[in-house]
Amino acid sequence: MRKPALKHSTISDVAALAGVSKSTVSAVLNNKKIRESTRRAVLRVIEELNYRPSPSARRGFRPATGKSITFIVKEAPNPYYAEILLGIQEVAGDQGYLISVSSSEGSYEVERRIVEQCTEREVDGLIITPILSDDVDLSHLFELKRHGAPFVLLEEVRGIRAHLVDVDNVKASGEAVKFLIDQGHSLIVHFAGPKYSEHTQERADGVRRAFSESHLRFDEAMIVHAGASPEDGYRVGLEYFGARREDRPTAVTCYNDLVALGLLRALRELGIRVPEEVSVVGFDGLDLLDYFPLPLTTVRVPKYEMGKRAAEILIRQIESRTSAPAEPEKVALKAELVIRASTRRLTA
Amino acid sequence: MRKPALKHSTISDVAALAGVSKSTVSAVLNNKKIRESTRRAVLRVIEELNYRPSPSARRGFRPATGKSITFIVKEAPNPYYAEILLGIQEVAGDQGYLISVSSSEGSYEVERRIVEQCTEREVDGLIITPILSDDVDLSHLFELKRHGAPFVLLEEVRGIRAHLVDVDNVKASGEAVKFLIDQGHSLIVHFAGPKYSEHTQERADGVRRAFSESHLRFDEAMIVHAGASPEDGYRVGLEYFGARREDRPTAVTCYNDLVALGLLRALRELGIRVPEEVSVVGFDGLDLLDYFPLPLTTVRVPKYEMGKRAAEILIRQIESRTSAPAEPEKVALKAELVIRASTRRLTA
DNA sequence: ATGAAAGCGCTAACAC
DNA sequence: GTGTTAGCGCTTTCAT
Repeated sequence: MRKPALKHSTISDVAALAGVSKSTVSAVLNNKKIRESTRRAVLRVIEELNYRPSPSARRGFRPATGKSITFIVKEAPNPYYAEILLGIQEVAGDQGYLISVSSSEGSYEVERRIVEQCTEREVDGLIITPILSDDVDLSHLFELKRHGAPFVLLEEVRGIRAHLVDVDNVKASGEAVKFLIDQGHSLIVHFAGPKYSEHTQERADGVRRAFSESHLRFDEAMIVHAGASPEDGYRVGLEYFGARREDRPTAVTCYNDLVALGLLRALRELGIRVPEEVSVVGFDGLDLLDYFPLPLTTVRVPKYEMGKRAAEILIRQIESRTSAPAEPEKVALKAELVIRASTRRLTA
Repeated sequence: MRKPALKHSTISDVAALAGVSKSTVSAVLNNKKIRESTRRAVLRVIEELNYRPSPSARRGFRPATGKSITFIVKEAPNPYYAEILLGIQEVAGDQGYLISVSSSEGSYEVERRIVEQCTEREVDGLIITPILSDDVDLSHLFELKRHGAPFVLLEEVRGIRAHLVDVDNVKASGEAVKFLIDQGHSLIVHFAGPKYSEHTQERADGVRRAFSESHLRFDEAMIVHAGASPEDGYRVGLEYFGARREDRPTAVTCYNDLVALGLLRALRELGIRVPEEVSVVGFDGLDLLDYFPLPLTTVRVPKYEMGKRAAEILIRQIESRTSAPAEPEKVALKAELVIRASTRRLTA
C-alpha cells in the first residue's frame, strides 16, 4: 500500500525527513544564515522530494504583488487584436501592469475557462472580446460582476450591464454600403463574419439598414456567411464567384480586412479584376494592409484608441476598488470609411 | 488618525462588523443554508467593505486547479508567434492547459518581470522566445532552473542549459544567400533584425558563412540593420535604395517576412521592380503572405511544428514532476528555402 | 544556529 | 442555523 503518489510535499515533510524544524527549512529557503552542513542536508532532502514551496503560502495569503491584466481575444492570429493590445500596453504598461493575452478561439466554453482561471490566479482585471452564445448562460460574466471583478467588454453582450468600448458597427457597416450604392452599385453582397461574434450581427444589420434606407430592395441572399480569416474569405470567394458569371455582384463588403484579403486572392485567381469588375470593402483598417500593393477601401476602426480607453476604464475600476458602478461606461468610438483603390464608381 | 486606507478587508472584518462568526460569513459565501435575514445582513457588510475572499486562502494553499502555460513572445503583432501558438494550442489545449501569451516587446526587463509574475501566479510552465541581453545577467532564467520550473526556449541562450526547439538559422540563412549567389547575384545585402534577438546574429552569420564559402568577398557593409517589423523594412528600404542608383545591390535577404514586406513597399514606391531589378528573400514563411499578390521567396520555418514540439517537451516536463533533467533536449527542426516569384536569375 | 509557537484568510467538522 | 475549533503551508517573532 503505497502513499498517494501525487501529493505535493510540504515544508513539514522536508523538515521531518531532514530531522530539523520547519523554521530551519524556511531559513534555508530564504538564504538566512544557517550552518553549512545543515543547509546542505536540507537541500539534499528538498532535491530528493522535489519540493517546491507554495508561492501563495509564502505570501501568507496576501495578494500577488505584481499587477496584471488579461486580454481575452477570439482569434489569436488576427492583427486586429494586436493593434488593440498596443493601446492597452500603452496605458497599462506605464502603470506597471503586465498584460497577458488568451484566445477563446471562438469557443464559449474556452472563454468561460479562461475567466475562471483568471479569478483563480487573481488577475486584477479583464478586457474581453466576448463570444456570442446561444445559451442564455452568461454565468461566467455574471460571476465576475458578482465578485466585483473589474472587466471591460469590447463587444456588447445583451443582458449584461458592463463597461463597453466599441464603435457603432451597424452605422459604420451601413455607411460602407451606402457609399457603394451612391457609387452606382446595386448588386452588393456582404461576406459575413463568424456566428460567435456580436459584430457579425451588427455589421450584417448595417447592410440591411443601408438597403432599407435606399431605393434598392434587400434580399437575405445578399448576406453570405464567410468567417473571420483570410482562408474563409478565399474559400467562400472561390465558391461564390466561381459559381456565377453574369449575375455576379459588382461589390462586396467584408466582415473584416482578413476576409477581404482572402477574397482578393480568390478574385485574382479567378481572373476577376478589382476594382474594375468587382469593388471590395474591408473592415477594421489593419495597419498591416498598408503594405499590400492594392490599397483596400475599408472601415477604419480606431483600434489603438479602443485599447487605450478600455485600459483606462479598467484601471480606474481596479484602483478605485469600489464595487460595480451604478452606471457602466459605454464608450462609442468613431469608425471611419477610408476610400482607397479597391472600389470604383459604376458608370455603366 | 485614519486607518491605513488600503488594507484589504478579511472575512474576520466582515464577521465582526456583521456581528456573526467567520463560519457564517463563509457559509454565505458558499451559498450554504443560512437564515435569510442573516444572509442579507452579511451581504450588506460585504458590499460595504467591498470584501473579496482571497482565492488562495479559499483553496487552503492547494495549487490552482487549472493547468496553465505562458508563451513569452518578443513582438505581439508578429504573426510568426501566432503560428507557433497554434501548434502549442494543438498539443496543450487537448490536455486541458490554458495558454496565455505575454510580450516582452524586446525589453529584457519586461521579460524578467513576466517570468517573475508567472512564478508568483503559479503558472505551470513557460515557452520563451528570449531576449538577447548584453548583461551576463540571466538571473531570471537561472531562477527558473533553480526552482525547477519547467520551461522551453525557442532561441538559444548562451550559458543556459535548457530545453530548446529551433531551426538552424545560420544554415538556413546561408542557404538563401548561396541560392542567390548561384543565381548569379554578387551584390547582396542582408536587412538584419533587432539587436535583442539571437536569431538576428545567427541569420547574419549565415550570410557571412555563405560568402566565405563562395568566390565572393564579404564586407560588413552588406549587413544593414533594419529590425523586425514592416515599418522597419520600409523605412530602411527607402533610406537604403533611395540613396543609391548604380551601386545598388541586386538582391536582399531579410531578417523576416515582415521586413521583406516593408522593403517591397519601399521598392514599389521608388519605382524599382521586383524581381526584375532587385530580388527579395524573406524568412519565416508566414501563412498570411500567401495572400500577397507577389509570392515571396522565403525560408520556411516550421512554426506550427515548433509549437507542437515545444509544448510536448514542456508538458512532459511538467507532468513528470522531476527536477532539471540531466540532459536538456535540443530539437533542431528543418527550415526550407521556398523559391517563389520575388527572386530571379541574374542573366546580365 | 535552531526550535517552538503564533498567525496569515479561509474552509470543514463538529458542537450547540 | 450558527459558533467553535483545527488546520491548510509558510514566515516570523521569540526563546534557547
